[in-house]
Amino acid sequence: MSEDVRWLADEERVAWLALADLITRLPAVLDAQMLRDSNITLFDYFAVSALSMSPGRMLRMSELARFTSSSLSRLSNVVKRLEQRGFVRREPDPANGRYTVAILTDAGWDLVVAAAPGHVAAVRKYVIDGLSGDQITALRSVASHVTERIQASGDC
Amino acid sequence: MSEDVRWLADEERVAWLALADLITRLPAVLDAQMLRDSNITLFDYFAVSALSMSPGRMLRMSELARFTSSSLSRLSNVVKRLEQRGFVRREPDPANGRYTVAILTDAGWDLVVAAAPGHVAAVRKYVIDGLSGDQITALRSVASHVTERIQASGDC
DNA sequence: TAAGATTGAGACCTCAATCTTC
DNA sequence: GAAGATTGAGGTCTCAATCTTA
Repeated sequence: MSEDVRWLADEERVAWLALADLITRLPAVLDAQMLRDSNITLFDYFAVSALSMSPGRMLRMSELARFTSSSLSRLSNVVKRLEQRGFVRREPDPANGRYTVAILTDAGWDLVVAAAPGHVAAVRKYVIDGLSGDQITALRSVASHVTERIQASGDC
Repeated sequence: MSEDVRWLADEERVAWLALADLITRLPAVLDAQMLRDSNITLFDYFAVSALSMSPGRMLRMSELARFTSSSLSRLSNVVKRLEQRGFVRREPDPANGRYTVAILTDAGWDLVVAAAPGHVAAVRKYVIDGLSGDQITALRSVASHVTERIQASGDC
């Protein structure tokens, strides 16, 4: 409870408030689009999309958890629901029974193919198409710096 | 289901992936810090913080919902819990009985005062202190553009 | 009737505890 | 024992329905 807090300077505070607004609203609108148009959450989409781009359209649960920056517990619940809906199936890894492999079904592939255009359009609409080339470069740089600092902190 | 989708170019895709990673992980680490150190969620903090900066340390529920970019339904649940814990109280607006005014209590004020330094330190650690002055300027610009496009879309 | 606010049901997430395989 | 994965309980969010006041 020390008094020597380094408060944010004006430019810093304005930038942070803008980012705080972004991180509360951007996920909400992208999630709403996905839910409305494809009846899956944005997180579901990230998961099946990651599977669709993997060799054999499959990943170990623990790998998929890293790709989606989620806990194994959350992912397990999500994949269970996706499996109940026929988009994914799970099998023990033949190479090592401790692992579970999540495999995208044909229906899951069709889901990704159907959902991708709307998702990309939303990303363009809310983010990309409003930015100059320089701003896109700056965005990549800033976002990477932030995620690297989160990574480095170990507070994953 | 038209085929004329404008997919993302390489630079655009990389920038978007970095931002997607940020919006999934930054809220998580900031929320974890607040929960660990002050036993409230990040959203709770945004709410009591907004009250603390308002004239009379009070706001109508509908105004507080706009400040926090939340639904009135969510806010109602959050404020109910904050009220049960003694940080906020609610009264009908004397000027117009349709409104409910959320008022920060002394305990709520103390909560904000105690929680603020840790929150600012986390924002510095994960975001601000890793960026140059130019990057902070670019961040403000990019984030503002995105939130303005969300606002303009009406898909709040 | 409409705006502001609340409530209830169902889905989801988090955390801790548990199970399984190596 | 340790890593990967799942489960159960408790808390939270969303959506729709409801209540209240103007």
